Amino acid sequence: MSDKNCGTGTSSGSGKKTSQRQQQSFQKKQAVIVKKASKLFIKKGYAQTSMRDISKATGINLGNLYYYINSKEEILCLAFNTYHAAMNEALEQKGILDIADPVEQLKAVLRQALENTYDFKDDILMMYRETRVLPRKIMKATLEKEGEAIKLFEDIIIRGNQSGVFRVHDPFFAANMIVLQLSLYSLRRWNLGDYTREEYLDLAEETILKSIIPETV
Amino acid sequence: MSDKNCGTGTSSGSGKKTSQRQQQSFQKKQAVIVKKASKLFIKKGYAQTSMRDISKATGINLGNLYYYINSKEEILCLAFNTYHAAMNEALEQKGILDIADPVEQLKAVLRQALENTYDFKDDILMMYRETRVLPRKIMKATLEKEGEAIKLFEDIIIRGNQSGVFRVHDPFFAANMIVLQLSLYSLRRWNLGDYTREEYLDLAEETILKSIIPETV
DNA sequence: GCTTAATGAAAACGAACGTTTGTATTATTA
DNA sequence: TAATAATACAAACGTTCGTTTTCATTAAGC
Repeated sequence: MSDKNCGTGTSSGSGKKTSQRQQQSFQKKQAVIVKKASKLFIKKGYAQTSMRDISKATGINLGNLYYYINSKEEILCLAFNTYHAAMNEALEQKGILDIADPVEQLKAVLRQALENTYDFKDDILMMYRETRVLPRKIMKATLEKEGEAIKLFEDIIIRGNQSGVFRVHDPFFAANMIVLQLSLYSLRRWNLGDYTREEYLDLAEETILKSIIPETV
Repeated sequence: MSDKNCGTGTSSGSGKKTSQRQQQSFQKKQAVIVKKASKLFIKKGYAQTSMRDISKATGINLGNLYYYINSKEEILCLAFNTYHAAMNEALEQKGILDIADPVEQLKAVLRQALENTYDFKDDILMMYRETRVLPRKIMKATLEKEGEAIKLFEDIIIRGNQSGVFRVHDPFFAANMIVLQLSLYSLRRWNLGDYTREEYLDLAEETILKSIIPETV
């Protein structure tokens, strides 16, 4: 399941006779590898992180690493799935996608997105930096996921325009801008470190909302 | 001059006895190397671009490349100087830094910055991606240059606040947001390709201004 | 004409890389 | 307990990397 969008084939561990307990422990170990490797990718960059680094960080023997993953690239792919999965799950679970009123929905989506982008700041920065490394196919899939997030905002803005509460010239453009703005903390943490999480969330929410609903704030 | 902030020592070509013509041709060739290498860095990434690639692209023999530059890293450093230099030159030459009225100055700086970020979209994207590769010292210097751009906007907003024409809660935060927004086209070109240059510039200017001067637009 | 700079081609360097292999060890199952 | 599958490990593979070196040639400056 975890390599549905990654890698080229099944890893050695997903043979037929494996019990459920074994599969679980296999996936758990794979997740550990991805998590630890992600931290290294974030700190040093993908190209500057060697499989030997990952071996040391996980405590798993270099050769044995390849029992759990097919390639270094696959680790990056698996790492890329973390963020959007968490975001979509949060939106669904909280029923934010079903809010009818455009203003309320915009505020709810925005708040959730800001919280997620803040908490995944490192992963997002890594995604900005390392997208190019992904194989073409997976890169496209990743950009498409981002495109869905943009479309979500675009649709809300269009609905707000229709009901007369927004007056945004170009909803598509505005949506693109918002999704970029969501990455503020990822891309400017070196300059924004003095704000607390809550300070940042409030300020960002206010700033972004003001460009869509100027009169309300 | 060109390696004032890069590399560790003087290259072979900048010895004492070299004539002015020789120095000029030396620097010209160095600039060609940096330019061609930049294109490769943009297309394939720094780590994925080998010195042999650069040799092929420039037509300069691999060993001979090291006559003009000290290291691969130095090429990246020199490439990083392109953008901010162009921006500062434009601001000075057009006298934008001397505009007294905050609204007029904001508009002028914004327009100039938008034009520059559009024209240097590839270089900026590369900077986002490859900053980490730079040696610590030069990375700091680069972030400081970005910090100056932020401060420029911050000061304008503060002046606008004082004269009562803006009402921005946190000028520092707003300035950071603006400078991020300037990178929209660099970071979202894959989604914004359908806009012409002028369409993009107008839309971006309007969107950014609206968050600072909501009532005017 | 002598010296020095510039250009070119080729080979070599040691280091580091991702990945594979063969073999050992441990756990599970029948 | 014997057989089988899952996991672990060390060593090695072949390649590529940034960089240096060597040698030969042409152009320019005093």
